[in-house]
Amino acid sequence: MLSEDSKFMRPYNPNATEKRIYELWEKSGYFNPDNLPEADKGPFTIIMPPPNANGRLHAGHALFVTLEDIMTRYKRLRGYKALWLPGTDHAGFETQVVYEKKLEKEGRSRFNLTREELYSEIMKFTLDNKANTEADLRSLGASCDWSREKFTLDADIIKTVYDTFEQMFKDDLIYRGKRIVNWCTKHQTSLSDLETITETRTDKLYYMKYGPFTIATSRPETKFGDKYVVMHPDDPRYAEYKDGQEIPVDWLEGKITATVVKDPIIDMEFGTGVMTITPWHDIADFDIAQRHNLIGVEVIDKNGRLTKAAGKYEGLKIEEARKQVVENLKALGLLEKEEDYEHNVTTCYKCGRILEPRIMPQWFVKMEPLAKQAIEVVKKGEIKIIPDFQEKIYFHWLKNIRDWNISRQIAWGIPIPAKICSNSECDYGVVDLGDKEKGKCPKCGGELIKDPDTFDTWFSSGQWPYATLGYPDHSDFKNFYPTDVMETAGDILFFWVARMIMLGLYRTGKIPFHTVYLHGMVRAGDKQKMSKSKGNVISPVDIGEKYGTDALRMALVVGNTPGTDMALAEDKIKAYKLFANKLWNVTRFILSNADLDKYVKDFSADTEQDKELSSKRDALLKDITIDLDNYRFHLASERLYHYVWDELAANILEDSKNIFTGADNKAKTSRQQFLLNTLEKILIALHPFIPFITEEIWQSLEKNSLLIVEKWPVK
RNA sequence: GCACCUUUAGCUCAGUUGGUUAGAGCGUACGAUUCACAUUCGUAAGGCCGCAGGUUCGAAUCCUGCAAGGUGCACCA
Repeated sequence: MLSEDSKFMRPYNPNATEKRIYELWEKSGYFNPDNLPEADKGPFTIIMPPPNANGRLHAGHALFVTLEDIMTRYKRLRGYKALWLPGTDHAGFETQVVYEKKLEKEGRSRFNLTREELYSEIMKFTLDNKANTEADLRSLGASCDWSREKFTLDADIIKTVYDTFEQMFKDDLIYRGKRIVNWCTKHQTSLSDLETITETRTDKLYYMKYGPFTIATSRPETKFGDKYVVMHPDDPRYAEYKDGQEIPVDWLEGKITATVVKDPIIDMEFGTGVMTITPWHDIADFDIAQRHNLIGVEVIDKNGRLTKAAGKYEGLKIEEARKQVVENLKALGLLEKEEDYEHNVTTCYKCGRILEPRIMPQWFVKMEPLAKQAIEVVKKGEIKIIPDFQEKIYFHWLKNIRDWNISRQIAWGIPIPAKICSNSECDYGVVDLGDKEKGKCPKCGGELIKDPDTFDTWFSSGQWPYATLGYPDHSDFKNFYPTDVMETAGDILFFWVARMIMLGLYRTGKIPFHTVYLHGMVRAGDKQKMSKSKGNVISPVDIGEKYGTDALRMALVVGNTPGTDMALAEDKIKAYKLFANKLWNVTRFILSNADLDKYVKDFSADTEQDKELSSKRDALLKDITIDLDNYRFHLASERLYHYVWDELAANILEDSKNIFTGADNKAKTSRQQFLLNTLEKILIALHPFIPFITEEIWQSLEKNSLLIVEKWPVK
């Protein structure tokens, strides 16, 4: 029944198997839904969140690959035209930061390179990594359609992004405005509100004499351009001062004139109830200045040094300037007191430096009208977010959304197709796809120049679902859009998912997907964040080689509920390697005791006992199907695990030994058929989770078919 | 400050709409094993299901409050 040289006489060897099996699938063409002729249940589409092509895949990637592959394989087995469209992301700022670190290590600096040189170096770097990413995806078993693979810098993607930009400009949803933005002095670019981290710090609060007032500030070094004192209109302490009144003040640089501004935003309880404002360098102050049409002065430049406005402090770095200013205030008798206080500072999410807010003309997306629609579709249930508590977070963010700065002053990205005024004080800008806009700025008469900036990478990836499918004319767009599931990390709900919904609705008039499945973070076994410096990183490719990719996939999915972080310990992976081993030996036992040549496909049990076992098994398969339809992968996988181990191996096989050594031939035949039948059905059900070993076993059962396109055992 | 999440065995977590004695993996202890198993099998110990109320015939599950840990958002100088 099973010859001595059968592969089942040796332990399962994933390394010798996986690559061969993947090639078998890829050669079959079944990753491409166009080659699934018998699929009669319509399309099922997942657009892959494109990994950043700036390094190897990490454990988090392995999780998304596993989940999306499970969904795709399941739907394929169920008879859908399953499309999983892969891609990679140039990842603008992210990649530029990675590359700058690399340059630093080599003792070079991006500021010694021209933009063009930098761009082409990063392009080479990205393309190399893109090839690595593709190889890693294959090794994880991703059954995605490589013939439709996209890169965020493909010409057709850029074309779509440009068309959207132009359309939004025409529709007054994109404008160029001189507004305060988050500026990173290290990376020399502005950042969106999402690309910042607020940190609580304890700093000094300085109380200073300012004419008849005492003002409190944590940033005395910015108090140069300020010629305004702001107080609450209802504050009785300052009732004698009228809005707009001019008051002489002795200050650092001598006598100045300050203007009184009354604004209800002022908290009468804080400090002295009076403050000066720095519209150029503080977001709150900027808002006040806008309301009252006040003029702001730039005090800190792009490199974080004081400007000419600071007089003798010009050129000093912020920290040093603060020290000197405080000393001089003391000397002049203007410093009343200082005290510790806790406040929040906004830092760059990449380098942790304090971001210096500054006013710059940039391109902004008007978010309110887009956000409204995006809230609506989720409220109405047209888009369902799993887990559902994430919907609350989604609503909360969208309700309080601010306009989105999409200009980045970095080389690596999609150039913004626009002409702007060369005068940095002027905020004129016009979209210009065909290089038609020439001559003078209609606003100030300055020269029109090409905008040197690039798009925030999320502006392009926010269009990923319809851009990858060839909106508006390609047949793929017509066949596969709206897509079905967007499976991605919970922490990019705002960065990406919300923007895809907004931009998808705007551009196509339809939702981009009907289900959002958000997974949590993969942490190290001790719950710590995985990081290179801690040395606790589990590399999916390495671990796959050690224990088998199937074991890794199982470890990632069992017990891992959506939206919750998981701890991935090596022991857990090891446990599922043993599971693969168990399945292998179950097969070995069955094939040693039942003759494959006598197997009848549509077998029905002949003994009461086997009938009962069959119905128990079928009930399990039914449950699994319901779990899968409801995205409960953690339960489906665990149920299968226990069926194979505790029911099939521990009970049924043990019991079969008695039957096979006994004299009841009818029972023997029935059991043999039952076992072969069960093995086949369980292999199909397990295939989405552990595709390699199941296909490898299948190849020994069914010579002329591929498990990947078998028929799901439940109707 | 506002919002959200988490709290169940030594560790990491399940527990699908409330329904018998609360489960898994790993770990621990003891035993067995030339039997499909680069092992496996058996047995055992271990839980006021964060705390306090409430709803219910019945609560780990629903409601209220509290506590601890975590995350997100926010213009208090």
